[in-house]
Amino acid sequence: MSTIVGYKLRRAQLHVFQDFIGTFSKMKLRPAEFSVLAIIANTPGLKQSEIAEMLGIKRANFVALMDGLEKRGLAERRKADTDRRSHSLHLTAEGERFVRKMAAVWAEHENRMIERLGGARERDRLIGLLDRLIEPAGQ
Amino acid sequence: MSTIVGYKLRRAQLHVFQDFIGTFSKMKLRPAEFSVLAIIANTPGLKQSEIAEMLGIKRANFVALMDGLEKRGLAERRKADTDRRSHSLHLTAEGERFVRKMAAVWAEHENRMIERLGGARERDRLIGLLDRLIEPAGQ
DNA sequence: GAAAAATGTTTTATATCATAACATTATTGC
DNA sequence: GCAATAATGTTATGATATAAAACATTTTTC
Repeated sequence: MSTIVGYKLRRAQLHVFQDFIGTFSKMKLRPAEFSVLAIIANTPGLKQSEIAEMLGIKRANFVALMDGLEKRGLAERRKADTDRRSHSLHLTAEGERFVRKMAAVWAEHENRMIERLGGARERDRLIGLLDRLIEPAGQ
Repeated sequence: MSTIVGYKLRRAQLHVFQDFIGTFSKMKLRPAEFSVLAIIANTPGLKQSEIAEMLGIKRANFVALMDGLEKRGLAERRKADTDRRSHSLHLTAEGERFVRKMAAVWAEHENRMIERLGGARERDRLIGLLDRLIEPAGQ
């Protein structure tokens, strides 16, 4: 029905997000917060606007999200001394522990998705096809 | 990055929807409205709540959407005499013409997506994989 | 016929997303 | 060096999407 590719994409995405949200409800973590923590853990020191742009979040809307992570003691803003306008983002010690737990819980979710797809090969094929749709704006 | 399957799905879906929205901006038609018109055209006479449920729209939110289509003279509510609580939905004559135009414009969009994917075979493979993710709630 | 359920509707709350304006700091052009 | 411009984070605001609760009307159930 409907836009076929577009419609199926939307339905599948909603299903997967629903599973994701359910999986992380116990950790009180939403998808956007998950992504931000994952990026900070992977490449600490990035500026707010850099991370916001990576994720397609407007920097205005990033402020409240980061406020939340800071208030929970998971991440922190540090004044970058090379550019005192910007804040470089880092995990706290508690944030590091949280991210390790997060990765374990995430694997749970991802394995469920792979199982639904029928295996890792199918997952890879799906990722490949999705990349072709995204491609115009880079990987 | 991020949830891999979930994150890529979301990005791809946003890209495709962006193209869809751009394609239909000239017709002042949003994805949800498109889907509703497509369903009414395909199976006229369904009740509001039936169509709403098909599309995963809460029937409360369906009201304003249908109001808009009615105000534009594209679709109409008819009192079903078998059940006078419900409204069965139909296209107007203008709605029929509009849907024909809509289908042509949609093909434009869909062909662009198929081209990005690398052909109809890849499109079919993608649909097949997405169906596996949706499966739990039926096709 | 009374109790319960279905249907459409209104109202309200919440979350998401985009835009504009602003203060502070860096950069650029002269 | 200084003025104009741009970048960064922030606040405020509006638009849109989504969900939930309450209600009137009608149908179904027992």
